[in-house]
Amino acid sequence: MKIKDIAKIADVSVATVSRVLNGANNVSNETKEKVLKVINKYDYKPDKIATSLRRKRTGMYAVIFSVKGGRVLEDTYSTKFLKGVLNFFSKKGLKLIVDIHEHGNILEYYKDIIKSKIVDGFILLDIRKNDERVELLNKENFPYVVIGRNNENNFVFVDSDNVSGAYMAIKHLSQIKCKKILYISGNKGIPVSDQRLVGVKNAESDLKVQVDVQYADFDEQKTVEILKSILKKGFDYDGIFCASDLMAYSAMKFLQGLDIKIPIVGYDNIPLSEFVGLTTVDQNIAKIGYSAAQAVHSLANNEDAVSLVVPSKLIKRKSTLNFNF
DNA sequence: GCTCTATAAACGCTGCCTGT
DNA sequence: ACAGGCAGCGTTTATAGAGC
Repeated sequence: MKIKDIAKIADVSVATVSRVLNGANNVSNETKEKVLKVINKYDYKPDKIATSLRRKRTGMYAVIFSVKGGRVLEDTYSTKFLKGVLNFFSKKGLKLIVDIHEHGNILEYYKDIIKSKIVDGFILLDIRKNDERVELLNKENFPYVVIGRNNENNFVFVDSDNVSGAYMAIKHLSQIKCKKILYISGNKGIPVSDQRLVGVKNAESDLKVQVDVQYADFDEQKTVEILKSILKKGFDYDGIFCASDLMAYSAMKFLQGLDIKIPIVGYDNIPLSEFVGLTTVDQNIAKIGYSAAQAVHSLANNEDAVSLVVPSKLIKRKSTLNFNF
């Protein structure tokens, strides 16, 4: 069953059926009803391939995860994010391609997708400084939205407010009378870490607390190693802030094993943090995903899209309660 | 007859143009 | 304002024609 058949049965032109299908306003209610009746009777669905051919758009978008030795799609950050993205796309009848780039040249991989036109746009994850994907997509004038920011920001982005998120964490520790705080950061030099460090530093000077920074690359084992080496020299911190919940959890377990009681704040609000009672910063990942999907869809349809910073929220739990020294 | 190349038609749909 | 006609989207497949 195709549009031509519907037109014939409904006794209208093919163009009229197309107008009805696409909700054009220049069709009389009478004609619209007549056409819809036939469409419903035969359960007609427009051919997506033909529509794409004509519109030069597929209604599909892509999110590409990269494998860089770490975990991919095994964390709740990814699933919460994808849920937000899909929430928007499914509402609009659009489709999402989720892929993992593992081998070969990343630019060739993106070029291939751009040239073959299988998607209308990208949502970029793990943005780097001077990211080569950005350069390529700008050159090709291909629609995309970035999750996060970098040193250039010559693109539309949706980012979590890492600066205020980190600030809130330190502020909370300061409010429970911590004076000397250990901040265990993620990878040095990547945008997320830079932004959180800004928040930490702002809080440090505003709130008159001391914060020492160590880098553990978002790695649980490295977090423990750092604690071990500090303990050797004498541990005099009265609060710990970690750049992820997993890091915070491993720090918590390790110090508990040594019978050291100290307030700890994590980041991300993964389900584990609720389970173990970890105070943490919630980034509202689902909203970030939803907004990014909305923005890339606008761009693909030649509409404007504005960048957005989504506020974070501190979730207080028992890892920082009852510590009023 | 066979192989190779050039051209046309086909796929289903939508947007522009035209007519009432 | 409403509705019909038709080009054209990009690629594959069919057909015609040329050369051997």
